[in-house]
Formats: sequence, C-alpha cells, structure tokens
Amino acid sequence: MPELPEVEVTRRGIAPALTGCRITAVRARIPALRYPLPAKLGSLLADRRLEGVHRRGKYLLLNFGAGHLLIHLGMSGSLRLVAADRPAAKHDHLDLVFSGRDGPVALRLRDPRRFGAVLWLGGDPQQHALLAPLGIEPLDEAFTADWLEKALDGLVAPIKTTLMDSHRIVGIGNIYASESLFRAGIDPRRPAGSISPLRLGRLVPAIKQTLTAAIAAGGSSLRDFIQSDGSAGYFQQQYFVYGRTGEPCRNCGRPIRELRQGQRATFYCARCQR
DNA sequence: CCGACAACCTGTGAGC
DNA sequence: TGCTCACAGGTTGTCG
Repeated sequence: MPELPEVEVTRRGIAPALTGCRITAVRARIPALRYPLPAKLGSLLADRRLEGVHRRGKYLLLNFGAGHLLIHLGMSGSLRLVAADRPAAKHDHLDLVFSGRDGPVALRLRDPRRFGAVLWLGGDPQQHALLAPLGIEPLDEAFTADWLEKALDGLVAPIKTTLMDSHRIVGIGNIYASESLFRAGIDPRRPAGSISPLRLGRLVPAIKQTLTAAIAAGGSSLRDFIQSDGSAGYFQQQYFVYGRTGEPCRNCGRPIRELRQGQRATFYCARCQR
C-alpha cells in the first residue's frame, strides 16, 4: 500500500494531532513484525513527549527527544488515530496512547501482512543501518536531471526497477514507477543508463508531479489504504496506467499493456512510451 | 558493484 | 458454495 505519498499523507495526518502530546500507555499485541518490536517499549516511551514527526523515504520517524521511533508500513500497514478505548480489531498490532488535547487518543498500527517495522533509534537516526544507505529524496531540489544522469550512468537494468531501488531514489514504489514513466513517455524496459538527457529532463518533473499530485489527492486507496482519520485517498482515480490492463490509454486510446519486471507487474502504453 | 531471485505473511479475487 | 492458485503497496539477504 504505502509508497512515499501514502507515508507523507499519514505523517501530515498524525503530526498536528500528536505533536507536543505525551505517551500515557503502549500496547503491543504481538512480539514482532519484520523485526522484533523493541523490548520494554512501554517503559522506553513512558511519559515521553512527541517533539515531531518526520519522514525519510517510506520511513516515519517519531521524535521523542531521547530517541526516535522508526515506523515502516511495509506492504499492508496503516496508522490511524482512534479513541483510546476503541477495541482493537484483527491485525491491530500496536497502540501508542497519547494524552491528546481532547482526551486520550491512540495511534494504532494495523499491518495484516506484517512486513512493516517498528524500531527504537537511540542515536542519530540518519546513522542507522536502515536509513544510512537510502538514496535521494525525489521531492528535494537536489533531485535534478543532472543528478539522475550521473546516478544512472553505466546501469543496464530496466529504468522501472531502477526507479524502485530505495538505495538510489527513495519512495517510488510499484504504482508510482509505472505512473511516472507514463507521464515521461519512457518505456519501462529501457536500460537505465542509456536514456538520453532530454528524456531524463522529462522524467524528473514527471516523478515530482506524480508524487505531488498523489499527496494532494490523499494517496491511493488500493484495497484498504486509509488516512490517519480513516478516510480514503483518491489518487487511484487519476491512474494513467496502473491496474488498467486492456483499458484505453487516456492519451492515445490504445490498450494499456502489462508485463512483469522483477516479479512485479508493470503497466505501460506501447505507443506513448518509447 | 550489479542484477536476478527467494523469502517474509495474510487476504482477496478469479477460475473451476 | 467451496476449493486452489496467483497475486498484492516493500525490503533484505544471498548468489553468481
């Protein structure tokens, strides 16, 4: 579910409600997601004040002053703000209960597939083994066609799988890789290192526009993505190619094609993308 | 370093 | 209706 836009929408949903609030309880219902949950998370966070909520790639960082709680939503994770006494449903694995301005409120993590992660980072978050190797933020000013040309130099792998490599560029997952390449008019199978500067000059703004539009729409609601207040995102209504196999291209009318790259589905228009 | 692949886990929808 | 199979937003680790 969550690529950069969904994580950013989540961040913007929870930050205003929780920043400045203190933890009053922690409820962990399972011992581990992708990694074991931090031991003694309750005493670690007891009475701590949330200083801010940040994002790095698809990771959320909750700053508690003494350290950061790192949260990754994996494939199926979501965070919601709910009344603290609301019963937990299936796959609601973790609650962080805060003393909110209007009474106790729980930040509830749900993750059916359990590919997500919750870790406690005591030191500088950027030095952590999961964050240090991460690539550039695509919405940063530093992400330019010049930067991309150097980053892709010599690479033979298809541009689509390369865009999804978080050690080069963060935040672009399977949906937004296909969508960005359509907007740029680039064939997803094209070797990353042999794309002309002219085309890279189209790809950079295509990525930025795709991600920005998705954030503005509240993310994509594949199956069950929900915002922190429980409402849906609407970006999927703006998909050009993702999940539209056989349907007419919104630009030229030809049927959208589907292929597999690295065990993932790719969607594209054979006429508009070269 | 690069690229291909399996693995982690549950839910859902298609097809029979 | 019920069963089986393929596939789903991500990332790490391994291997050649």
